[in-house]
Amino acid sequence: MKDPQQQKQKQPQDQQLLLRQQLYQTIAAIPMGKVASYGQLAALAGQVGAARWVGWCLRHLPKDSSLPWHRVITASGKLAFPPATAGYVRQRQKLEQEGVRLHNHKVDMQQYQWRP
DNA sequence: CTGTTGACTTAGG
DNA sequence: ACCTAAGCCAACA
Repeated sequence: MKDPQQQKQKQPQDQQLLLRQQLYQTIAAIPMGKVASYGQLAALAGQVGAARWVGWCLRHLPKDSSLPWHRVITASGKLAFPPATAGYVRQRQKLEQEGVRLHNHKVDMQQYQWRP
């Protein structure tokens, strides 16, 4: 017996949830002292070109999440937050705590970018 | 269903 | 090096 309605109802939600989980897993895999770009993580999670989606996920991340969100920066080596904002300060502090130094609001990607 | 939004990216000027 | 425009994707009104 075929129940198309049942089968196509449960698919999409599970798929989206799985994609988020995979993204979180990828972010959690970033080693300490290294950073990754949004687009890079999107590609590793199987969503090429979905850099903005990664940003959306991080923005909607639980406050008490243990994910190393601070290791996620833009492809140009700058933090996604504008300088002089709370988020910027928090992220910069966590990065420097791990040994990632910022030079004039930028990170040396050639040195710190994570290469799996 | 169409339009907007955003912790992005790339290509030109 | 900085700014702009267009492309990109998922979520939301």
